[in-house]
Amino acid sequence: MESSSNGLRKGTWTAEEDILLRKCIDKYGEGKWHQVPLRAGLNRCGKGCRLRWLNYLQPSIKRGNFSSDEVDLLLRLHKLLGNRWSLIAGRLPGRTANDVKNYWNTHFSCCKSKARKRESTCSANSPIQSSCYKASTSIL
DNA sequence: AAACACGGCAACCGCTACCCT
DNA sequence: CAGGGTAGCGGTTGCCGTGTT
Repeated sequence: MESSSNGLRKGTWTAEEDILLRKCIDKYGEGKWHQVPLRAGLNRCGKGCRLRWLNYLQPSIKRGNFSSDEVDLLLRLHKLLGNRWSLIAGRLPGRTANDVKNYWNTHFSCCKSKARKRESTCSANSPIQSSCYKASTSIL
């Protein structure tokens, strides 16, 4: 399948890889991520295994839409902590840093992440962006 | 019905901090 | 105390699904 120059797989994880990783974590526990690919028999780098576990496979992860309470908390924490996603995620049970970051980038940073691709859709001074920002701050 | 544009999510990359020798 | 290696974090990118024209 696809692989990088050093022979490690990249891209989307398969169900088989998920199973192997989950089994490995069950058996050995979290940590020693550089050893996980060897233990699990995965052709992935340790960083990738950690990311997959943290963002997707952890049993405590809550998936789906953010509740209004969670959004409210997210906004307050972001105001307080800035882009410290891991800290914010730590205060939101069941949410991961990547989750929180993606949600923020999608719903509150409006033009920032997509501007590179679709500059024509809105400018830096776009009223959409400012209204989003106002919305995100006014709730505080 | 097909093509195009946009939104959302999963994953990768590079940098920094921390720990061990 | 210094150096090397590993873990963790944040930013960015690419892909896929959905909506619109």
